[in-house]
Amino acid sequence: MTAPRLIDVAAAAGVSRATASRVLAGTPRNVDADLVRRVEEAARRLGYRTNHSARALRTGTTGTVGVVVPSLANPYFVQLADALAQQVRAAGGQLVVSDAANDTAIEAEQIETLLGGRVDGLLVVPVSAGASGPAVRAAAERAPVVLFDRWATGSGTVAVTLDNAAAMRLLLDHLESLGRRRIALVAADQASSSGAERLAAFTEARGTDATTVLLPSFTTDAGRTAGRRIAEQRDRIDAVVCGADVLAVGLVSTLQRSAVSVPGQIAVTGFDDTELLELLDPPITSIRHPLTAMAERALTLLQAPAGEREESVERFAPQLVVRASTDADA
Amino acid sequence: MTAPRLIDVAAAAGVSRATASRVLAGTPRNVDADLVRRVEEAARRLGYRTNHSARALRTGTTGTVGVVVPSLANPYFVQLADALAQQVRAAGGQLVVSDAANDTAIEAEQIETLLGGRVDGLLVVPVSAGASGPAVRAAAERAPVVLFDRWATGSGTVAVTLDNAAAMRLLLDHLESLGRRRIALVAADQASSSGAERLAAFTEARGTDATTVLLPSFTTDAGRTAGRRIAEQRDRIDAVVCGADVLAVGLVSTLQRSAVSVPGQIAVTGFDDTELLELLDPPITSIRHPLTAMAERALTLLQAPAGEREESVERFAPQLVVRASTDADA
DNA sequence: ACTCCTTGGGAGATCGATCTCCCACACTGT
DNA sequence: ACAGTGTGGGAGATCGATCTCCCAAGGAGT
Repeated sequence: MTAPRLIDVAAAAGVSRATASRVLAGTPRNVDADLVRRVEEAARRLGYRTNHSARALRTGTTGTVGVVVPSLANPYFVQLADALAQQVRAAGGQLVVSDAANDTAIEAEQIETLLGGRVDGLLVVPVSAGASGPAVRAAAERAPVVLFDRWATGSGTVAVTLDNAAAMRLLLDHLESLGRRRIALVAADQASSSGAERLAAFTEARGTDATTVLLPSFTTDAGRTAGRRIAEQRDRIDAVVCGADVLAVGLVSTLQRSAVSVPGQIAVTGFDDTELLELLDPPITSIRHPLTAMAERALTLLQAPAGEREESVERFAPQLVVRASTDADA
Repeated sequence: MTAPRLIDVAAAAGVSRATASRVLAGTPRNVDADLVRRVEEAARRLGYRTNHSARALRTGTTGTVGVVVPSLANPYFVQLADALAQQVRAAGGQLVVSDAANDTAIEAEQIETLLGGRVDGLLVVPVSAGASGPAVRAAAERAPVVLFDRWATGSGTVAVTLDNAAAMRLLLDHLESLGRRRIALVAADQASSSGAERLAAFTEARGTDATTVLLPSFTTDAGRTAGRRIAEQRDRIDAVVCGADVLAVGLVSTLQRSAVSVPGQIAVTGFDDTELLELLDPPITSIRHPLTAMAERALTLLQAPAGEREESVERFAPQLVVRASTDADA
């Protein structure tokens, strides 16, 4: 009943532990083809699986990468985690996903837990641009850490993010090219770097007079609240840029309930290009993140020498995905 | 730069490794209060964190529970994983979530990976009632495994699930009490135990003549396909029971696009009570799973002696959540 | 035929924390 | 004062796999 160990496999194959290890761990070393076969045969017959803790202890490496996301309730982060998982798996590793429940205290706790020798490196999508910094810095001093999708000040490490300013310009240019002039912003979570950047880019482009509705959190419920406020001002607005898809979905459904036609009276855009957008009629224009390329880059940085991870921000180019919520003919 | 080890802490505190271990691992053993303080002081000062691999190797336990879900793209499974995570964390452990991408081959691979000494026990929400069996059985022979939310034949272990038949009856009774008589079923994924049970319960209650639309997968896209078919038959149907929320959401939005009023002409119900349901107008009636109680039970079983995990199915009582998609006054 | 390589393979050390003894000391009771 | 009892604390073994030597055998070159 007790699990077979390497020494059992070695005995069954009539070789030493060292040889069995060389075969099974794939150490780059010539081993006689016949012995290789005997060891593999024995391992299979006994149902041997290498003990992960023992290997990790000896090699000092776990083959696991961790990622802490603000909340899996937001489908964007599920999508993000999925992109990372694919890249990690392609490299022969495993990804462990932790949820910070949008709380920097829980986030710090999750980081601590993962760092207890469970992961080789850690990716963090920081909850807050300010408050997440210290925990990330502490982590970065003990293990490779790379920020993903958002940055945090004082983190002491590099961040791989979207170029939010460029994304906002894409959206605004698109709306303006369709003749929309009275554009409002619905955004949330100014504490996050992405929320702040999107707001800043909007304000820079449209001036401080433009209508902005700021909400406490990235939830569809917040989106509905915004929808009510926008509906009240329907005569002074002909387009709404939302800082997140979840907001856009709540907003559109509320606007429609208030008999505001989308895009007829008000065009609406999302941000993040999640599946949610396809739910509604009309489907919603959004910004697609190059998640695969970002994931690849983040993992490369994670394995790079610490010197290449100095505090800085790398920005990836966004892509506009036009759907019927802005352009009925699209 | 190299991480401090227990022996460093012991030296700094002027005690032996054994004593330092007793203090930091909290072994139930009397240690002089003054020494306790000195050890804790030293650990804090050095920034000591116990090496997880070493502890796991020595104790044979990792404090980690794994769960393999069919797909995190379905928000129900995110919710389910979250309920488990809370219970696990409350018990001082950690939950690792793996996504099987709705593929039994990937599922088997994920199970194998997690079982390589990374987890003390494994929860599986099997992709398929038939095809997932062998991989689960193999796992259950090596470590504690409990099925969750769905069962699989030949799994060799216990399953903690919802009483799907009772849930279906709740929905049908509710619809019938509102005067709906021509009730259709929209379901997907008959390969899963929950899909099969829901279909069976529906057929048993409504007979084989009732309209049923079977779809290949639990996705909102499939829900839209169903919506088109139901819309064509709008005159012969006054209610639709969906086998999953994601289906219901796609269905409702398509019905509305086809100018079918909900619940006016057709009442619609979901299944799983995810947040998605709140997105639309009207919000959708659904079935709530007692996830907390189920999670608690599953974790208890995971820690029970193997004898208590013989192949069987435990069913938990569902709860009907009435919303406006069936009863406009609700 | 002899030395020099090359290459396969084994013995033992090692990773870091915990557990199992076992010892030393203090205290009690006679 | 001495055996008996209990309690804090240390030395060394141990978990399982890998890594570092180092040795043996066989082939090549002179």
